[in-house]
Amino acid sequence: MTVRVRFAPSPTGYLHIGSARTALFNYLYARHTGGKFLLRIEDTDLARSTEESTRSILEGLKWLGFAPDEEIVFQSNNAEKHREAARKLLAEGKAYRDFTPKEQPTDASVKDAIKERARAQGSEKNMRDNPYRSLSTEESDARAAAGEPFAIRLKVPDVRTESVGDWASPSGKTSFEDAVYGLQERDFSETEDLVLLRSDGHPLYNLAVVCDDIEMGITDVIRGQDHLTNTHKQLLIYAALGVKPPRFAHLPLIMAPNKGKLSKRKHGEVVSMTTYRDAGFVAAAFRNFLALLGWSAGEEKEIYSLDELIKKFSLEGIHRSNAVFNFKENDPRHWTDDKAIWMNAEYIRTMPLAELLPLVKNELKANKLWREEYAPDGRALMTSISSTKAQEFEASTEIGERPEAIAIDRPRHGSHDWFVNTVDLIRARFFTLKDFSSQGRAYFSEDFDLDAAAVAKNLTKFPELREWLPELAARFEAELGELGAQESDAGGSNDTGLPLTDACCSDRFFEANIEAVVKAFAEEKGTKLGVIMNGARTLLTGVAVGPSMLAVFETIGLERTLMRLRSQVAWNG
RNA sequence: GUCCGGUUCGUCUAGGGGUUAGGACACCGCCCUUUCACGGCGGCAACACGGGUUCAAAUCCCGUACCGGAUACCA
Repeated sequence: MTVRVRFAPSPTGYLHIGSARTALFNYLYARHTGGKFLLRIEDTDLARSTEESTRSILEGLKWLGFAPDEEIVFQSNNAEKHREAARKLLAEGKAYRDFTPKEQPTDASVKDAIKERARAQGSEKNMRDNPYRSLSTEESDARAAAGEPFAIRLKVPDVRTESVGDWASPSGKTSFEDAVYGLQERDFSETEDLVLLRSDGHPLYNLAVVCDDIEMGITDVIRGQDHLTNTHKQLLIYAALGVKPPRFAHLPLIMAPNKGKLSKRKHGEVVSMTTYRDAGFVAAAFRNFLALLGWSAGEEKEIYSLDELIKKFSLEGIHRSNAVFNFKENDPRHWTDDKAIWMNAEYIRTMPLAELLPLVKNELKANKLWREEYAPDGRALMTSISSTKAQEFEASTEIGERPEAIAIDRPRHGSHDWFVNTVDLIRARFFTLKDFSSQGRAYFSEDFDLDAAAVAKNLTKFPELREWLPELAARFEAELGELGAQESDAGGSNDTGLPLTDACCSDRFFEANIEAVVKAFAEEKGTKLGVIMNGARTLLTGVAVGPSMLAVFETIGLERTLMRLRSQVAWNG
């Protein structure tokens, strides 16, 4: 039988990290087994469900890349079927009408109130002491006909006083083999006569879930461990309905750093999936992180592509103990789990450029930094001049051996190739996609801020730079400016075989030449190279960190380098 | 209270009778370097506790503690 699993969130908030992982595990299991991954929105609680929330959940799932294989099921659409099922059980004597007036909800936290009451009742509580349980069919019918409101409860067998119904196990307990937690057993006496239908006619969770899972042909239910006791109740409903239950796999929970509950209310944004999307996380990275929270392939490996996850995923690899989602509120450096941040950085600096580029494009677009010239222009979104080649060039040509001022073909500033090279250059120190528009802003715009700390550390500390840097600009202009442009002899191709549409500018403003000029300049001024380099870095990029300055000069380009070196803004603040 | 789970470095985890208890993140140090949050090398750091079983227990059994979940006419 083909596996059919479902992710069934209730739309009472955004998609949070625990649900996201449940969705992931369902998705992986479906793909691993060649089955179907379905989505059902459990919106039977009309008071709490919102459309906004449904939208948010769908958005989160979309971001993570979990598209359902069949149409989305909205549980509320099936209410009539649920009612029918309840009526059927009532007619068969497997359920009964409970005319007890509905309790008014307490003001205090519902959860606490329930806990309190449960504690007060202790172990004395008899789950079968409902007076309406044994009401005669005639009287029950009569009262109902008279318009008296009632809830419908499942008649869980009382093994002490009655023979077990034909729908329930004669052993006096419900039991199932959980794929994660092993054999689970529970005495009937521990399970109350649960309400199937509210007195206002609304079907309740356990009934709705069972009916829908049956209708959707669900073979494996993979859900949070907080449903463990629900499973026993649902088993009873399956039995009453005469349907063979699916297999179950319960997942350990994801806890807050204090090992307490990770709640939307207390922890807010940090548990919301859209937060990560908006914070510049790569979906693949976050998926990878999530997969390792409570699951392991049993090997010393951290980075898994989606295909690898699908291949290696198994329910046996899921843990029984809860995992802590580790983050420090009030610490911007550790605002979310360190490993998630690291994983994201790892993806950003190692993923194929072809996959990263569209993400960077979106980020730049969102910040009005994108220019159409960066687009691939009909060519594959690949580097025609890769950074690797640039490195090879660097490595193979000792500085001393190079001609005084050689010229090489480089992508024209602002072109697609330039964009690719630039992204590849700056991604090494980035953690999120946001960094491309914040720290990396100066590569894409003239309108960028100078980081105050960087200015203090690299500029104001050396007042001479106020004169020197414009002077360096003049030097660049004189030695690497005009001359090269005339020597251009851009050929028809480079050695990737692709037409050299962009790499036309063989001016001489590139690393080896720049280095010679800057070194000579520093020597002449009798200062350390670093003083010049870091001053220039701050003026050129606005920040104190980044790639090799030689590469930065070249990437920023001669024109903008001159402009920025001559800028006095840093000194006027 | 009752029922059900769980417990290996700070965190995610590997290991499930014999291991110097492994990896990753974080943290710290050193190196590289024109800066650095890149990279390289190294360090710190764990089997909850008590009993048993066994030649041998982190690993199996029992108990205790602690943590979590459930206990609703919520999902």
